Amino acid sequence: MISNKAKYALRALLAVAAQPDGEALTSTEIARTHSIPHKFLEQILLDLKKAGILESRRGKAGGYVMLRPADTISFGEVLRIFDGPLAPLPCLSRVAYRRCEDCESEARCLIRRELARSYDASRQVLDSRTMADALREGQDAPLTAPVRRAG
Amino acid sequence: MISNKAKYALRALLAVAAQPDGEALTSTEIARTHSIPHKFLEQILLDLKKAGILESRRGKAGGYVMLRPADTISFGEVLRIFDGPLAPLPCLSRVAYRRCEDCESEARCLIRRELARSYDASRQVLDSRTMADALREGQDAPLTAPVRRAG
DNA sequence: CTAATCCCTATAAAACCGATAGAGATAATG
DNA sequence: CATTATCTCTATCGGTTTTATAGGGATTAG
Repeated sequence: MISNKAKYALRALLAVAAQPDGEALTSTEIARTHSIPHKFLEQILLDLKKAGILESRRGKAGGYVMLRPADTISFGEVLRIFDGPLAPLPCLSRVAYRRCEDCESEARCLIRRELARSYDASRQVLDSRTMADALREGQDAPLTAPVRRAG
Repeated sequence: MISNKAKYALRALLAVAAQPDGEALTSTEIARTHSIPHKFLEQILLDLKKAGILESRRGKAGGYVMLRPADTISFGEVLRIFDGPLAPLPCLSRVAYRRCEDCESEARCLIRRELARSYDASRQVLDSRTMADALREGQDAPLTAPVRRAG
């Protein structure tokens, strides 16, 4: 399960990305429309700014805008910021590799070998699908009927 | 990341499954050969027994043996026992479905839609690969060289 | 009877999660 | 300049989860 924090972050990010042109969106507005605790959201937006994903304008008429285009920000990147490595084992993470202290041989570890298969599969999705992809698909999807993809 | 508990459980389970015939393996022996805290391991083995995966024999010359054959026990099943649902969102779990309290429409939730893709990919691996698969592949793998698959 | 084993429950330190709080910095507006 | 709306930063806090450790009780072989 992903954390609430990560879920809030994705919601907020999609909201900012969906904004027309370079119009800023305030934390208050996001919190209100998406049912996110305001002060908690502020921390999250700050993290997204520190990560170089959002840009902020202070003072009255301030708010948040995208710093990088939405089609360069993957779900995987956002999840890593808030929930840490996506890998099921530390020894499978490329970004945050750590050896399992009690492991004798990574090459012979059966658990590592199997979990690597699963990780490969999910990572390929999470690191390739972007905020822009999600928004685009959201537009031409049915509004009330259950989701149904071509094919 | 999976928990230590789940990792220990998988190690222990693979050890018991690798045992010849119906020979029992004691918790003490597993703890020693796999560097798992003994009393912690006892709790884990008990959970595996309650889950109907292992069978135990008490008293002197006791130990643990498989209750179900190794090719019927998937990695997904074990991970669910110790770490809970594999789904990234409660609303994506089939076994433990829960609605996101603050979600307006599951069908229109962009986060849900994207995470479902990732979850589908990893679940297919975790629920199909069994302890027996892992052991079988472990046998014909190279002993010292890095892992390398055909193709 | 003894020793080895599984079985069960209680306890606890540390980390993590999900916020809440308050004050400071900045900028637009009149 | 004063006001107000916003972002910025740090601290705190209650609850839960994780990762064990501890101590004994039940069972069985020999």
